[in-house]
Amino acid sequence: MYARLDRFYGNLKWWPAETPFEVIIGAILTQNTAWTNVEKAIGALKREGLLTVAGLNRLPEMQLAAFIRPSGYYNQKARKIKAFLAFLDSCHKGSLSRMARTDAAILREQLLAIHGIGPETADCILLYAMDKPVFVVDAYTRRVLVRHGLCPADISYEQLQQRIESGVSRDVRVYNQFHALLVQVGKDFCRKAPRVPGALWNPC
DNA sequence: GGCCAGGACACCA
DNA sequence: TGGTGTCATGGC
Repeated sequence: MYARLDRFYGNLKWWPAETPFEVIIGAILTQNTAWTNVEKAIGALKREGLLTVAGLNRLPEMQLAAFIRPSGYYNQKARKIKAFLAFLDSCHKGSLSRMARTDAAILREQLLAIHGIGPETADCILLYAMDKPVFVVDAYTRRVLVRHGLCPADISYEQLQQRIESGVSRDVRVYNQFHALLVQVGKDFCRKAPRVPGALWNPC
C-alpha cells in the first residue's frame, strides 16, 4: 500500500509548516477541524509576528483565542496552547531544541500529561516537530485501513500504531510520508460514511 | 440548512 | 471502562 500510494502521489512534503513550533501549534489547532480553517488561524498569528514561543507566551489567553477563532473551539484551543507553553517552560526551559533531545518514549509520556494533548497530537509533535520515529494514527488512517479489511473498526490507537510500525521501515521519512499519503488518499477517495444506515459512500 | 472536518476531555453509569 | 455530550468555525 505504501509503495503504490508513494508512486501515485509522490513526495507530499509534510507537515505543511515552516518551523517545529508552527507544527506544534498546527497540531493543536487541527483537532477535529478542517486544515483550511487552521491556515487562517496560523496566518493571523504570523501576520502579527506572534508565532514564536516568546510571542505566544506574552499574548494573554483571551487575545490568543481571538486570533485563532477561525480554527473553531478557540477557547479550548487557546487553553491547550497555553498548557503546552507552560510545559515547555517548566520541563525544557522554554527550548524546543532541548525538548527534541529528550528520549521519544519519555517525551511522549510528558506530552500526554499536558491538558489537550492526546495520542494523535502527541505523535504529530513527536514525528513532525521532533523528528522521532513515531507513526501518527488519525481518522483517515483508521478509515482507510478498516475499509480495506486490514484491521477491525474497534482497534485501539496503540494497536493500530503498532501494526503499521511493524509493517514499514522504522524511518522518520517513511512514517512522515505514509501518514501524509493516507490522509491524501482518504480525502480523495474515502470520505466519512453518511449517517444513514445502509447508504453508499466512496469505497476505497 | 445540514453535514463534515487530520481530537480531547469531562462526566456518568 | 465505555458511552455520550461539549467545544465552534467555515466550506460545500
